[in-house]
Amino acid sequence: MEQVPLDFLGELRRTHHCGELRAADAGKRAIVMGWVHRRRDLGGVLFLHLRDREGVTQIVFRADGDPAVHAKADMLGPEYVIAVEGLVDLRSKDTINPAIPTGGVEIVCEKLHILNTSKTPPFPMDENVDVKEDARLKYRYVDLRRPQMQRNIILRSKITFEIRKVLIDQGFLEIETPFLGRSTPEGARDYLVPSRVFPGQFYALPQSPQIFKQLLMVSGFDKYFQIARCFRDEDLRADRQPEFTQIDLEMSFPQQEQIFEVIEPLVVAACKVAGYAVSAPFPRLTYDQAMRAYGIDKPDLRIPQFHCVEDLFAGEGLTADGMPLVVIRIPNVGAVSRKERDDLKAYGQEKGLRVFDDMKRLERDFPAQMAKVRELVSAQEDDLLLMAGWGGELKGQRPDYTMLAACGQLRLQAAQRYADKHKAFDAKDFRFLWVLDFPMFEWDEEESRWNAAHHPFTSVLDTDIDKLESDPAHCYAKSYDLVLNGTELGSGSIRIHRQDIQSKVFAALGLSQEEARKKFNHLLEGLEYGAPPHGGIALGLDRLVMILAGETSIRDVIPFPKTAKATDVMCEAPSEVPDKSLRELGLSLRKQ
RNA sequence: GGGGACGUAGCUCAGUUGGUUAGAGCGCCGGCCUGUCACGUCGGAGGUCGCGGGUUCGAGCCCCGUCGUCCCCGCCA
Repeated sequence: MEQVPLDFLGELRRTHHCGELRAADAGKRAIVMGWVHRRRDLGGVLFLHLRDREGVTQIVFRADGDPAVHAKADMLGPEYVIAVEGLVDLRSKDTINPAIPTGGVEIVCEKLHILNTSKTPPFPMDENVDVKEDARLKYRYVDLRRPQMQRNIILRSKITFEIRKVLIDQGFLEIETPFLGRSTPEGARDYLVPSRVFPGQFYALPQSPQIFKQLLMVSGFDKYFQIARCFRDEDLRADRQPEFTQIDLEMSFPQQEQIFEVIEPLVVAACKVAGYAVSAPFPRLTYDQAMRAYGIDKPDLRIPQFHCVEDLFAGEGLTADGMPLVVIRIPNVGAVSRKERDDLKAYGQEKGLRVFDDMKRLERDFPAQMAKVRELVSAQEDDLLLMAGWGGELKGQRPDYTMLAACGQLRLQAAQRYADKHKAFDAKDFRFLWVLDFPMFEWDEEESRWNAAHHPFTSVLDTDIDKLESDPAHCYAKSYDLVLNGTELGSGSIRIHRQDIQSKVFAALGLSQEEARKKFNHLLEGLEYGAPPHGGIALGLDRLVMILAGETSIRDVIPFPKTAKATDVMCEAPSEVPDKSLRELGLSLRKQ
């Protein structure tokens, strides 16, 4: 690279950004600064597109201009950082560029300041090249300059701001809670931080601010929120990062309905920022309804529900006694080959289902029932119909849910397989949904005991309190998930604020008072000092922005994300540390 | 922990049955060009085929191992 003389910024001030100038500005003097986006050197005349966050403006170096300036412009390379002083000039009619908002004007360069050079970028700035993710992440600061990431990160900022506005307007206080806390035994693996002052002891990074926000309710702050970073040391997915951001909130004296009344306008506002109109209130389904209609607790409403039709076929032995018989309809699939039906049947069988793929035979054997089935699911000519019942032994504490879940997977599998045909997965069709009244407990096969499905501080439905010990399998909780297009956006609950009910729940979990104290002492003590009824919710900000940005990975809405192995390929973290650091912490490494 | 896909020039990719000197487009460098806007045009440079081992007369291609990236299951109260 030849030596390029660099200029100081000095007192030079920007007058306009690169997306700003219009025909009405013609004749003004302007100073713009940014990156050399593209260079078109026609010999005598040279054009630049200068780019900043706001857009692109054309700079022209004319043949009759200052030869020294022209010579300097000859030295410019891609992504050089420059400042340009000149006169805003109207473009002649035949040279207007309708593709960019500033296309009616250009700046005739009088003074060129080269503020910095740049190596040739490792990949193009254009959006139309799908660069592989390793390269993007290694040079993330360059990748973030590209239009896709600029759009996404800016959208994220706007959404975050809007959320703050909505919550502050509703009387919420933004309060921070610690990153360095106590390791909790339940839930995901903690990220641990060794203590220097107490060798052998560790802080844990929060998996969520759950306990702190409940304590803030005990403290009388009434309405709390936080855009909170959370950490979980579990394996990653396209929608899961080891550190992620929650919109976390908690209210005192709420009904479940009040939480919805806070969240719905918040989500509607976020959608509006992204340019989408969504109307509230959102539909609601209980967990039980969701399972019986979709076989999943986060149904994608863009695909039709299935129907339980065991009543129509009573006594025909199509499914185990008392178990559902499900009809799945996928619209607009058209003709389905024998092999395709076999594939779906095999998929169902893997999940324990007996799939009745031969619909013609069912029509022949059960004409009256099948007519009713068609009517019930509003089957059209081109629709794919599948019927399934349980094909194996009854397993678990809630075999009906196990079977419905398998049908739910079959429904999704079929929908995904024919997604191109039915075109139901429109990324801009936002179907929000509340799912309510989750089961209180989940059976842990390995440990042979009940676990809290949400967390152990979740209230049980008032009507189920007496069943806590006698019938935990049928206890439902005052908990709720916000679901969008098959993605769980957030979940929350009305918490337990009374010691007597908390004891019953611990008992149902097989936890003695002493054990409970050991695990959650500060919360339990806090609840004894005048805890108001309270409840809240946490929404995944990354997932919300991801969907609104039309992305399929949250990495594309996080500036500096981790890879699937939880590494940062840009700064090469995690890394080894000097022995001195380990000694200070009282740590030594075990040979593998 | 398990399953799958991928790894060739700076980027995106092609590379036939294992065969001689590994290609293309974009980008980059140099020349020419006074209205381009994904400028055009002529020329040029650029390769540890992820890494290690094996089979073979011969490996980008086959085999074994390993590393990395992505997707899914488990996991994520």
